[in-house]
Amino acid sequence: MMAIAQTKPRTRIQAEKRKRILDAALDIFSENGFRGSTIDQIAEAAGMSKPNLLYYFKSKDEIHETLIHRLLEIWLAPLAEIDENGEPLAEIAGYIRRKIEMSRDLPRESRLFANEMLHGAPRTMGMLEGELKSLVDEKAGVFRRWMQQKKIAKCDPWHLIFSIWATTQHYADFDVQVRAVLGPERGGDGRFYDAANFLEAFYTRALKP
Amino acid sequence: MMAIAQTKPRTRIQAEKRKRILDAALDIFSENGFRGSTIDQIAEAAGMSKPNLLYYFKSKDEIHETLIHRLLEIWLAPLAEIDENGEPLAEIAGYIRRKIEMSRDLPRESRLFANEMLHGAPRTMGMLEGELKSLVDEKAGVFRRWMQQKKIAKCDPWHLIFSIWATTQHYADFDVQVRAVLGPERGGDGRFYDAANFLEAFYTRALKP
DNA sequence: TATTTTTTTGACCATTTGGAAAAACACTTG
DNA sequence: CAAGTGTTTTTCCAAATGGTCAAAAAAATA
Repeated sequence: MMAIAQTKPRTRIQAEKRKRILDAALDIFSENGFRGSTIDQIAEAAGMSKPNLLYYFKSKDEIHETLIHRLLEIWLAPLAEIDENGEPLAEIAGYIRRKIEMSRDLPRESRLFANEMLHGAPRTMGMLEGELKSLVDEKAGVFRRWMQQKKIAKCDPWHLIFSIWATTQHYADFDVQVRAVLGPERGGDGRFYDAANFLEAFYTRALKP
Repeated sequence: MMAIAQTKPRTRIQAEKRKRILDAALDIFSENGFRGSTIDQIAEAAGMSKPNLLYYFKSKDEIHETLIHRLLEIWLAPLAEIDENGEPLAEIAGYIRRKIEMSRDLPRESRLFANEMLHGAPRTMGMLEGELKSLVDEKAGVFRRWMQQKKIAKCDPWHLIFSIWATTQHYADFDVQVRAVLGPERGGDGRFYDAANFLEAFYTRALKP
């Protein structure tokens, strides 16, 4: 009788429908931005009526919030995997590869994140200054020690990380531009493969001690 | 008696007000996206009433379109300046510097552009596949010849250009994230200077023949 | 100063949109 | 089957928003 809202799903139908809604919302939000998306669009994409959707999430904001929260976990994972005891250049190449794969396989998530940052991260600020900063500081420390041990060339570790984020996410966030510039032949599915090759070679050259 | 709309400004007042409107609109659009911005917001930021604003631009779309058109010219300029007869590494370093300066001095323009790309470039497609692609192809040719002449290291010229776009624009588009991660001390005004230094050194190392 | 042209305002409107309420329906379980 | 619980639909609403229009006010011009 009462709305379900943000409580944990209790029934099979709740789990299913909430999932379908979130998936549809990811489509719509990542394509049109938060204000550019309507509940009706999301509901239609999820194959249900608006009031029905609002039975599972009590507001547009709540859908978005849920999406953003999940996103942040996905976002942090690849960086966390960098292993101080691994071979430095291989660790960095692996990180780049994982990030390019994310651009290829999760472009909607990437764009949702980009949108959030672009508009000042109103719902993400806390986490940026908290978990994200901590993790980046930690990994920057790893890079710095690698540099001191002459395992990789010396440079600013924070900006190094920024550059990896930027170059890899570019292929999801600016996908239209990339495809337009590469043209029909080179802009096909192979573009991620080409990008990964370019970036791996490029970073290897730049960071070789 | 008639609305002014897209005709060229005829009076002093028209030139002034249109300018004020475009400046305000750049603020609002770059911060909230197209659908996230209202004519009222823009009008208020421009210090006039909504109907008054609509006397100078006949619709929200027209303001946006005007802004986007100007943007594209600004956007192409720095790349066009790369000179095939210059010293390759210095030319590339100069391009990076100009792009970083744009992120520092024209962040609103950068974000407006990013927003447009993120949402599929509905109003820019033609120009991406036309002018932009042509210019990039041309400069990719320059890079390729430099590589053949062993003046810079061999790599994919298109992806090289993408990487420069990505790394430099990142400091405008993801400004919140950059500042949050760098923290209060390192995230101050010096961040663009640090970024420029990092990128210049990085690209020089990677491209040194 | 009188007249014409440009600019500004105030009132208004149609549509879209986020969301509420309650009745109708479906499913499970005693 | 009856009764409760969970789900869906129908109807509705208030606020926000893009945009219009005619009249008033200001400028420019004769």
